[in-house]
Amino acid sequence: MPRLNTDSLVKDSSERLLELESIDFFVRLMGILGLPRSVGEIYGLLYFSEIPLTMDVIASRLEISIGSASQGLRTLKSLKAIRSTYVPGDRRDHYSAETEFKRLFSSFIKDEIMPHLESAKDRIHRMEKLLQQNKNFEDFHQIRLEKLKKLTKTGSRLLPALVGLLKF
Amino acid sequence: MPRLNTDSLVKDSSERLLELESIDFFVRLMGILGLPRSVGEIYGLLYFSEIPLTMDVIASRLEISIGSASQGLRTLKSLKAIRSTYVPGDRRDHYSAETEFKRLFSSFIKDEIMPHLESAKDRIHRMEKLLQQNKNFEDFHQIRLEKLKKLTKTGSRLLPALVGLLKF
DNA sequence: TGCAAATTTCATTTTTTTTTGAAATTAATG
DNA sequence: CATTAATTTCAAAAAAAAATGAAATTTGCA
Repeated sequence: MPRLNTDSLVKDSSERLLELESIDFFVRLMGILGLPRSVGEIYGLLYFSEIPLTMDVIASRLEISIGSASQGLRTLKSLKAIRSTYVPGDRRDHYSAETEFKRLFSSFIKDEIMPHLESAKDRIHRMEKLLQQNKNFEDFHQIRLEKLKKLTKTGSRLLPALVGLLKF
Repeated sequence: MPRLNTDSLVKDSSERLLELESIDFFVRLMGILGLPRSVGEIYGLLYFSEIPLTMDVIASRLEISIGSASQGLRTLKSLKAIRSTYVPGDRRDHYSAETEFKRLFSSFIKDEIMPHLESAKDRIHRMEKLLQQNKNFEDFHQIRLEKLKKLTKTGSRLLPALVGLLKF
């Protein structure tokens, strides 16, 4: 939890409070998605920032290391949750939050969930082979495997469709 | 006195392979849900077991401690992912997998996600108050807060509805 | 091109999470 | 009841995940 720094002393306190609530909000949200605290902190900070922020500003405002900041920004970029803006006369990258949550969830599902479903398909193939080439198996095994199959199939259909339903 | 586990020595190797694939499958699935490896192992073992298993058998088959087994079974019970069956003449509990995945996901959403959405509501209330009682805020802040509101509202409607769509 | 600022990398440290296993508790049975 | 098996609890250990920060690399520009 970031302590106050000089910056925030200058900043109006209720704006600071809003920022802290935002950070906390997204730390928890990213937590549900299994993403580290620093990722939530960065996104939460950017979400209520009117101007794009540079990595060094982000790191010092949140009091996290530049390594964490770099890694967190990378993650957020890959999720398309932030965007970097060109600012003339400054060679640093300036980041701002992509507020279309739909995009964030969509990338998350594509990058973090779908690969698992893909490998599950392979696994189920292997399991089917085992069942075919061996006479020892009962209906029991067949039925359970069918259920696994249905689960992965439903998953691979439902999750991408879900994204379509979102309209944030 | 833990009973000798002759079972797995006797067991046909392709049945064992199936079991291992199942365990691996559920370790990964539970991993996505943020649940510890032991929980996935236990469920994966039970999923392809024709007979209900006792805690000591589970622990020795998986080579995990009884503490882990106890804790993992507790988690699975609370998710309604397993069920314990009465077996006459044996005072131990016998556990079997609840194969209705729908129930598992439903409990997961209810227990792990919805509480977060509830607390998000409170947070948004606090944020609205901040915005109301302070004239410094721009439309910018108002708009962002609206988006957060929509996000949590959509979440609290969509997630429970989602469970209804499942028919595993 | 050469320099310095910005960024990334990654070995190490810190923090968090999970597992272990022995002690405490609970529950069944003779 | 008293005994003992079954289960839970929880402090400590182990493992896994995340953060740090200095060195290496990349990048823009003079």
